[in-house]
Amino acid sequence: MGRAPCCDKANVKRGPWSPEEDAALKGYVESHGTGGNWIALPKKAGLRRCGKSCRLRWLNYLRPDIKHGGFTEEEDNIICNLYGQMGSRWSAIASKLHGRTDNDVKNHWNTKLKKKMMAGKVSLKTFTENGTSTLPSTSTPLPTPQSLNIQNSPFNASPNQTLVLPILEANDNNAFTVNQNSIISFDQTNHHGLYTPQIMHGVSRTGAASSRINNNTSDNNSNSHMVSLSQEGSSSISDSSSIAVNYNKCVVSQPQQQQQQSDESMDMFMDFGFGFPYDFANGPNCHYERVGEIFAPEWVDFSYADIKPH
DNA sequence: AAACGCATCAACCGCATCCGA
DNA sequence: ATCGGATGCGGTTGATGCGTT
Repeated sequence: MGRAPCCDKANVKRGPWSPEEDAALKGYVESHGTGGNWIALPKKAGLRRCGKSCRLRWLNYLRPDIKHGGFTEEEDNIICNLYGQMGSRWSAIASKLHGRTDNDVKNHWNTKLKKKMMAGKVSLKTFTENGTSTLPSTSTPLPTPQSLNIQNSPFNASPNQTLVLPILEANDNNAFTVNQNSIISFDQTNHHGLYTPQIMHGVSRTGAASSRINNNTSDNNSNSHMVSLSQEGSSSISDSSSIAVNYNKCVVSQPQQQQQQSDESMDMFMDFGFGFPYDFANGPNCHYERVGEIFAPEWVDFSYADIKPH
């Protein structure tokens, strides 16, 4: 037995709202409020509509200060930035934009921004290049990240070497964590086929250290990488939400305790939240730069990688 | 002018979460 | 602590309009 319907579907009107219905709902809510009960509201307002439909109509169209269409570039950037940080939490994103509804933001993303992003016309920035973060700081001190030494050229891959990347990751509380085993997204701003990595979501392997850090510290700031996604040849990309990457071509040394884990697969699973999948099964080359006490990926070369839809 | 395809967006659906009894 | 109704939310659908052929 299924869930009881929220209203008698046989006796409620569906489909587009007429101006008369809009006026009735608007007039009732403006003079009486919602009464904290949308289910009972349509009857009181003289409407043959489901309460959920009334709520949606009010929230998305009739309530005051609603803006429709005509998203500004600034709004586009805010949406893209927040999407990069929190994914498809449309109501949370809409709450940061005055007069915009979750439905509007969602539609705008799905019809315009996603395509703009794919075409490389919009950037995702979770951190600015000068190190300031768009996220609030925490007072938790920054633990010393694990030092890494690059022993060989990044292109002299050794299958016995394990990639360990201390990477900043924002959590739900807008605090940061150092995740020792995560990789991020990529930027194609400067080089064809070369991507600047930036951690968005990562999957920690067994035993991965994770600590909260203070994003105001200088080391942390210097670890901040711009995230932007610019993908040429997007015709080979279709909808999905994850990426598999094999990093066994990357060359970075590791501390002893991490060596013991090195028989584990180096495949990492990344959720970019952009809704399209890349299968980098062949593995990228990557280059690291020293940033304070840690090495961070500077760019990753996917130019030869096998990119295909799932 | 008609047919077709695509883009847009309002509205719906069902699940998750909240909250009061 | 549990249950059930109300609400919130994100994914999806379908009507409509517009551009192209």
